[in-house]
Amino acid sequence: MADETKNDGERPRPETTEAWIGLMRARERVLARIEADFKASGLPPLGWYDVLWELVQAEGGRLRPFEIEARTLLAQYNLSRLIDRLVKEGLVRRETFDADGRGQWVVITEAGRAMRARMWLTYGPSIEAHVGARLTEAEARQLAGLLAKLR
Amino acid sequence: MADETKNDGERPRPETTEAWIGLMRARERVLARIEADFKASGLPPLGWYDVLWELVQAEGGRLRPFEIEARTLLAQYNLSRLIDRLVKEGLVRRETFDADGRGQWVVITEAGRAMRARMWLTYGPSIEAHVGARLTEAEARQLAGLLAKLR
DNA sequence: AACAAGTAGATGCATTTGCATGTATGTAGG
DNA sequence: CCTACATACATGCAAATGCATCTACTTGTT
Repeated sequence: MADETKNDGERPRPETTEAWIGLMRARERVLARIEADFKASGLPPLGWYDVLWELVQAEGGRLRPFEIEARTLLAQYNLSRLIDRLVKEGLVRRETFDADGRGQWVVITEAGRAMRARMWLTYGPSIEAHVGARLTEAEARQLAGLLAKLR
Repeated sequence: MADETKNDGERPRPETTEAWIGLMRARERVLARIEADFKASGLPPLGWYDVLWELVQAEGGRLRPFEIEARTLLAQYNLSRLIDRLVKEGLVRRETFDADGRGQWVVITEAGRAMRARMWLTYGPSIEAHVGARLTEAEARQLAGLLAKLR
């Protein structure tokens, strides 16, 4: 059943444009605030969190780079070098992946787990302060639902 | 009157976190698609559009850098160099601002106006395709409204 | 086996960003 | 007027990003 209020045409409707602009601006603003909190706490870049988190979630605390890539939407070449930085900081280590000579494991270290936990101490409250405090529970749920449609 | 469903506490509620993650991911995905369209059309970076648009909107087709900064959320040093690039491409020009020796005008050129229009030919349909087509009119309006709360 | 094509990941190079700081001008207080 | 501080914008340098390409390994075909 076609939804008559959708639009497959070429020119965007005003609501659509506003939603898009709003999306860009909102993420920009909130991100700036969260990053400010991170810097104030002397933490590494926010982007590190996502990788560490995916690794913590993963069974055995390890993932293949291409799996991290899919989960985080990072570009392959960016991830490759981000892993370099994480390795240099001792937060993850690379291990050989025997079943495929092209592959490797990225394994989170204890220091990595500790760092993720430490980052969450800032990140969590920051999310709450800059997002949660501005939305009711229902609104947050609704927002998440609408955003999910854009993937 | 306090809204009991809001949360000033430290730990983010799950809905809040989902909304934030969703915000990051959605903008990432949609942006990637739009930028792909831009590249396919041989257009300059998307970020240029915002500056050109603000200038078109502005009276006399000109603004002070700090005004552009406020409207676009660009960092001062980034804007300074973005203007350099636009000047080099002949899309804007700098003019002296007599009332304040520290200031300057950034004026859009005819080529700049033409480029903005040309970019919109891709940008508009791209927004519609990647945002509009996924939301009903009511949803888009709702989304815009919720995002507005995050500023 | 031999080879074409695909996939995982790394890397050289140019561009862009972030950060700190610099320069010039303006403004307010004594 | 002089000094102190604020504002507007630029810039040197290091780090991150995008892009194209490279290497190494794997898989499917003949």
